[in-house]
Amino acid sequence: MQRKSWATENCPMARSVDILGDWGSLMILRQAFSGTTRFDDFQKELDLSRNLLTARLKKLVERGVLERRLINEDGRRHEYVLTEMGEDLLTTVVALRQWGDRWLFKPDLPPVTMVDARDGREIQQVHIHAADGRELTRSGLRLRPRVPESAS
Amino acid sequence: MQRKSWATENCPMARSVDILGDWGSLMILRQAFSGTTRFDDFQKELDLSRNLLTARLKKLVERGVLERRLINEDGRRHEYVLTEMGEDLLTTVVALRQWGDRWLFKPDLPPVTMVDARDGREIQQVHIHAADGRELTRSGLRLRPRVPESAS
DNA sequence: CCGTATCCATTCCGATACTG
DNA sequence: CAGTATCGGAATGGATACGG
Repeated sequence: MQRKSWATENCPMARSVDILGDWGSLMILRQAFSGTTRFDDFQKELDLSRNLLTARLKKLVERGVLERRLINEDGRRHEYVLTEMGEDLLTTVVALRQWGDRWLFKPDLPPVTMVDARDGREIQQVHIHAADGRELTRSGLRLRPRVPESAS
Repeated sequence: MQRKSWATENCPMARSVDILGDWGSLMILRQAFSGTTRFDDFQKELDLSRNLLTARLKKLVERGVLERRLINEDGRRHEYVLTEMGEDLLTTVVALRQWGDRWLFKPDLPPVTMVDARDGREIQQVHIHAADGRELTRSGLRLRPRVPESAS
């Protein structure tokens, strides 16, 4: 166990990173979101060793992000599909993608854009919203502990 | 070089993960967003080895996410502050946090909530928006290559 | 098509000790 | 306070070969 105890401690970020922080996991998710479901397809598209892919898929299934389903009764075909929990990672994946687009490809153009399926226009940035719908930036955010130490 | 070539290839996700995917990097970012700037503060709050912290901070500075600044002229005090590029990771960090809250702490309560600084109410989920402001889910998204193979 | 098993070089990372 | 240097055990991950 290299990773420190806080890996699974009382922090949502830490727990999330513990699941997705493995090298390759997010790539698998990206592929899953673009429709890949089969082991060999993941393997070819991502060009990672079968070993690693096995481990990553297993972990993602164990943690509930992907579901492994049997396709063919007589065959041994399986497919890996996003669970509801997995689908819910869309905002994270898109946010990361967008950040990469903006800062890592500047001034290049990213190879792929994400568009609205309805009108074909590029999607806007992922935003954080207040309860009243107002858009928030960092200064508009505040952390509040669940259990105040004094009487805050 | 363990990581495959696609680490720095033509994919924004891959490039992003290459910067943030190191174990601990996102934790450092989280701390940075909550106001930590000093080496020893990071070290105590995250409880990771000075070695690792040095490496992570260096990498984040090199990649342009953090900036290292001298505080005191005669002393050797430094501070690490988020660059604009780093600040722009807020949505990603929040999205990841929220996902952890929703799926990894259920039915527990997360230890900390994020609230609107103005009215103290909890923030809403991070959303993806279309050009017309409409909220999008996975089915409403489509990937479009920059270089169409045929004539799209 | 979908993995598993074994091997082995490389890397990671905490512990510890040491500088300015 | 803010690192750097060195060490050693543990984990990583690709290559390869094998099985259902």
